[in-house]
Amino acid sequence: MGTATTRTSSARVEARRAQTRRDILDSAWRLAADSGLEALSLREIAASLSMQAPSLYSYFPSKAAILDALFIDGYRVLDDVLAAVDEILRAWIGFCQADQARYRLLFTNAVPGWAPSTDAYSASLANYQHLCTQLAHAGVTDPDDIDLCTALSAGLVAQQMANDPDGDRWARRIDDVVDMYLQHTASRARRAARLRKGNS
Amino acid sequence: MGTATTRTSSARVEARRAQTRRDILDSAWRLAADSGLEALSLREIAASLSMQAPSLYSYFPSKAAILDALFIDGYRVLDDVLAAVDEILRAWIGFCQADQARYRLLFTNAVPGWAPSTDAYSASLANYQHLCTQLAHAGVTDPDDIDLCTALSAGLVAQQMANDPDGDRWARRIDDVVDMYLQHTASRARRAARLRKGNS
DNA sequence: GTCTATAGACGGATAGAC
DNA sequence: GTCTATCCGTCTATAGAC
Repeated sequence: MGTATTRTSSARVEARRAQTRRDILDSAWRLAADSGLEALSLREIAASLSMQAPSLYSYFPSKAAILDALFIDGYRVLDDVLAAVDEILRAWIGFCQADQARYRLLFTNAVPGWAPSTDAYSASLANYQHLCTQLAHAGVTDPDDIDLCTALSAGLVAQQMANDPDGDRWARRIDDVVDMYLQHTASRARRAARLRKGNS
Repeated sequence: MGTATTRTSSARVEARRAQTRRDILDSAWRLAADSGLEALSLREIAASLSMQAPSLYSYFPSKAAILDALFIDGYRVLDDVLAAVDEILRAWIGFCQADQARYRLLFTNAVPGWAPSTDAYSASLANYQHLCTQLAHAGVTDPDDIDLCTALSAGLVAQQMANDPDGDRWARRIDDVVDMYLQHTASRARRAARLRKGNS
């Protein structure tokens, strides 16, 4: 029937439109990364796709709408990354709070005259490796940044366990801390990239 | 002598020029804080001083020169603040590393069955108050931000003492951590200010 | 030193032909 | 849908009168 044909055709057209919208956003991300967000102009976006600026208005009603779409894009990725790192920290603090004795054995030098054997210590190293893998997924690979993460985690846990063992005075700030940490590592990575670019 | 008069006069003129330059920069800071750095325009700066835009060219050769002067301004303040907070953290880690036993007594629950008396504990509270005062000088007053600071410090010290007691693997990252921390608290403060403004 | 007037570039957005 | 042509705004910066 004609109706069916029309429906199929409009679905195809719709998919094509969606793809072009995606292309516009991808180009915009690339241009913003290259030349800065301020330099992002409709003419530039259009040119990078071999289009003319007014044609973009077939896909987005305004430049603000494009920026809105980019904004939503960005938060989708951020949410994923934050969830992953948050999860580790939250799980860790929960683990510590669940059993004070266990916490003290594993993470503080609480037993006089005792230190873990090489074998025992390797268990904690495996845990450390696991953390490194998770951090790599969040884009953190610099050894200095990993040290910073362990310090941050250790600090949160220590303060929580020492001053508010059954509450959440520090634990409730995990989101905030992860946000701070990732923002910092990302800006360090950007600085490093700029230096590499400048020296080449 | 005429020479002396001329010299005095030109010194006075020079002082007047310097003051106007200062006024321009102060107005620029205020406008940038109010309306955003991107919205900073020569017309706006001039208007805020009841001048016309071209007159600014008598004091600065270009807009870039004004931004340069602001940049230098900003770093002078930043350096002062960083030095103050850095100093505390650095001194604290040095204090801990100087005497392992003292560190363990003061900052870890290292002695089984013992906890400080109320009197003894008040000594540590005084130290905490001192930290709060110093943080206030750096613009940090939010209780949550203070908790974050103690967690950061405790984490750095704990990692340093546990894993590299005689080295500086974590201590050498103090600058970086203070930078991260102050940037984070400042951006939280900005967000809060924006909310207050939006709701009023 | 300060002004008016304006050059010259670039931005977003719209009209209308095809 | 895509184009050309164009409007209108804002910006930095300069020329030249006073």
